[in-house]
This record gives sequence, C-alpha cells and structure tokens, in this order.
Amino acid sequence: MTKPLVTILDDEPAIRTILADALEEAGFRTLSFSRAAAFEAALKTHKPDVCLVDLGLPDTDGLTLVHKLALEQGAAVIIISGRAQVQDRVTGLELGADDYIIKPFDPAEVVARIRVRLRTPKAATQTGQIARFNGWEASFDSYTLTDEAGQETPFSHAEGEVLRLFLDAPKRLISRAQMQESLGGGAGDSFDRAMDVRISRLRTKLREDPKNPRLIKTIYGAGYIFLGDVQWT
Amino acid sequence: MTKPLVTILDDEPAIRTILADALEEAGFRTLSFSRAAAFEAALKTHKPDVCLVDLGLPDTDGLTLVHKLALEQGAAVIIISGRAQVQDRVTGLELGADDYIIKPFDPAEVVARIRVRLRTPKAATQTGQIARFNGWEASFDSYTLTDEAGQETPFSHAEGEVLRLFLDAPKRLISRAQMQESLGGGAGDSFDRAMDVRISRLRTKLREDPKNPRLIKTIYGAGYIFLGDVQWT
DNA sequence: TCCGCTTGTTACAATTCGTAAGGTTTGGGA
DNA sequence: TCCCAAACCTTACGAATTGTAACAAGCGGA
Repeated sequence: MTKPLVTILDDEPAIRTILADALEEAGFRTLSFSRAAAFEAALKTHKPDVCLVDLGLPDTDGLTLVHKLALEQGAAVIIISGRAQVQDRVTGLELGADDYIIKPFDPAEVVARIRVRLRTPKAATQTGQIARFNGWEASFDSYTLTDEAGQETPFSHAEGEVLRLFLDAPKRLISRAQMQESLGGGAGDSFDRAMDVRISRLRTKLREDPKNPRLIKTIYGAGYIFLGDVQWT
Repeated sequence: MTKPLVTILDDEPAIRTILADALEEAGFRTLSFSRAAAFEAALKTHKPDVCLVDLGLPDTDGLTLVHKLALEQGAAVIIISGRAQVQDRVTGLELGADDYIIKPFDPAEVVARIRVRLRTPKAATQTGQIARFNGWEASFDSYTLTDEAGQETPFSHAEGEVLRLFLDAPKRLISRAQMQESLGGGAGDSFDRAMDVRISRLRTKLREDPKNPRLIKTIYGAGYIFLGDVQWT
C-alpha cells in the first residue's frame, strides 16, 4: 500500500511521541530523531516523503539543515518551531521550507498540512522506492525482488508489508507485538500463525537457508532481526 | 519572465489594499475582488498563479469556492481567514487549499508563503493530450494507442478513463475505491467486476503478459499501480 | 432494419493469504 | 544427558479477491 514516510526531528520526547502517534494513526510511517546528526545519518539509508524539523536543536543550526534538506532531498520540509516571530517564519520559508507550523500545534493540523504537501507533485509519495541490501534489490513500485544475477521474483502485498518493516529498521529487534501492530492484524494466537507464514514465504523468496538464515533471524521468545545492510534510493 | 499574477478575494477594502500594496511591492501583479461572482467572472479571462481567498464572503460559501478552484488545478489556493479553529483549518486544507493563513496576518508572511507556492508549480496536466510511456503513445485527441512500430490501436472512452487515471498518477497505488469514484461508478459488487473488465481490456490493448504484467500491476487487496514512465506533451 | 462497436453482466478460472494441523527447534529443568 | 513444553516453521486447504471469456443490452450509422 506504500504508506508515505514522515521523519520527525525534535529534541523533546513528548512532542515526538505526540506527533508519531498522530501520524501513524493517520496512516503514515514515521521515523523519529532527537538529534540532527542521527537524522542526517538516517537520510543515507532512507528516503522520506516529508520531513518535520524543529528549529532550535542543540547540535545544529536548524535553518542550515532546512536549507540543505530543501536543496538535496526530494522531500517536502515542514518547520515546527516555537519561535513565533514573523521574521523567523519568513526566513524559514525563504530558505526552502514548504510550511511553517508554530508551537503549540494541534496534531490534526499537522496531519492536514502534511497531506497537502503529499498532494503536490514535489513530494507526492516518492516514486522509485528501491531498497538495496546484500545483493538484493527490492522495488516497492513494481513489487519485485531482484537478485545479483538480475533475476526477478515478485512479492505480494502482505509480504511487502513485512519486508518494508524490516527494511525500515535493519539490525534492530522487532518484537512480534510490534509487528502485529504495524501490520494491522488483530491480536490473538491465530494472527500469530499468519505472521509466521508471511515471514516463511518471504524467506523462501529471499532464498534463505532454513537451517542458517542470513537475513531474517529469529530470536526465540523475542522477535526477529533483519541483518541486511539497507540503502534506500 | 512575466511577473506572477496573484488574485485577492476579500470583502474588506482595507485588507485588499494592504495585500495589494505588499504584493506589488514584492514584484507580483495583483487583481482584487470583493465578491466571488466578480472573481469567478475574471477567471474566464485571467489565469492567476496564486489565489488568495477569504472565507466568510457575503455572496458565496468560501469553502465550496476553494474546492472548485483546487479542482480546476491551475493555481495554488491560499485561504486567508479570521476563523481560527483548528477544525476550520483542517477542512480548508482538506478541500484543496494549499495553505491557510489566519487573520490578523503580517503581509511579509503572506508574501513568503506565496513565494513558496510559486517555487513548486502545480502540475498542469490537463493541457497535454498526448502521453508517451515505455514505447507507447496515447493520444486523447484521437483515442488511439500507438506502439513503437507505429501500429495504432483505438481505445474506447471507458478504457480512456482508466488509462488517464493511470497516466496522471504513475507509479502510485490507486485503490479500487479511488478508481470507482473517479470513474463515477456506483459502488457495489457488480461495478467491481465492470472495472476489472475495463482494466483487462486495457491490458490486452497494451499487450500485457497476463502472467507478468509490466505496466498495470495488481496489488491484491489494495488496488493497482501503473509502472510506465509517463511524459505528457 | 441490420450491422458493428461499446460496455456492463455473468460465470467460472486463477491468485492471494489467513487458518488449521502437524512437524521441528529451542532452552530450561530433572 | 535426556525430556518436555513452549515457540516457531511449513505444508495444505479454503474463503475472499481478482482475471477473463462469453453473452447481452444499448447505441449510432449505413
């Protein structure tokens, strides 16, 4: 279904939580950061559709960051700031921001303004979403996996949901509970089995050795870890 | 390079003056109106780049006007309103406005926000009547598809509706619901089949391999994705 | 009126994906 | 070490979704 990806950059944990909850509720995928350094590192591997940026971060000048983002990324940039002076807003917008929201904000308005940005072609859900990892190439446009030899294997919507979850959080433990939530399945033992099957099918397409999986590793009693070196382009 | 044209629609003369002065100072051409009727009449002869619209006009429902403007797609629409409720803003943005500025406003910010809109021009898709994609050429003048060898295949109105929908949103998921809405079909299981058939016929004309479609891809449970690299001329 | 084209409808084939059932692995305890 | 229960994997099956061929209704032109 290709949900749009929105990044949140703010040093206040409470604000990150509020935004992330509201955005996921509204049907977006989110990635949260408290520091510009971590955010910029993540941009090397992810390609967001919209970036929410707080000015006044401790480890960088927000405006410089905004300017850089606007120039380099295809993403729309929305500033969320406590600085309410008109002059701040004008320079923020001039430096390349697509919108400027003042704290305190209402999450519903943030969602609405993000949707507006996604409507216009600039950030309209980035096409050509391709992730590369360990010789594989996964295209979420054509729903195909391509191996090093160029051989294509289509993957289904359900498999894609799982794959995307992994590709968005490589080398991190993903608990079954998290997975259930992201995949929108009702809780219960029966959906547990359904997830197993999804993962099993995905493993088959990735040609994993059942005895010795290299990419999707099971952590008994805890969840899964995806071990690929992921790069989104 | 001519100056961008901005229209101002507000029933308070003082506001019109302030805005017009600030905008012309900033290098825009402006047209001011106090009534929606006059504004809509002017649209027949002028093609503004940005429209500033006040809600709460005496002779029309502002939101309806905004919606109509947004659909006709030429210009960016910015609402300027005294109604400060979050809900007002959200519905305004949802109905198609590109920005929402609350009175009282600072003219400098209005100018900045207009400039942002001009930076990312809206797609002017409706002018092009010929689309090229992956060796094909689709003409909506003559309702024909032409392949690389120059061989023509006519397509019908119903097929054209589907094709246009795809060509306007390439590489994006189009849900069945969206499609039904755009194609004006009543909901219901029977129309669902009708849509399948339309798409099936279009696929035949595009010589898609049923086992492995390259252009119109089905996402089970979600909708369709058109994978061509589209260029309108 | 007849003919051909378009388009919706019906019926059935094909695909996807959750569910059930049985097998395998894991890790702790005897 | 062996045993066992819980956790996890895989296969097969069936309900839901989607594809397509065949038919019928509607329309316009000769």
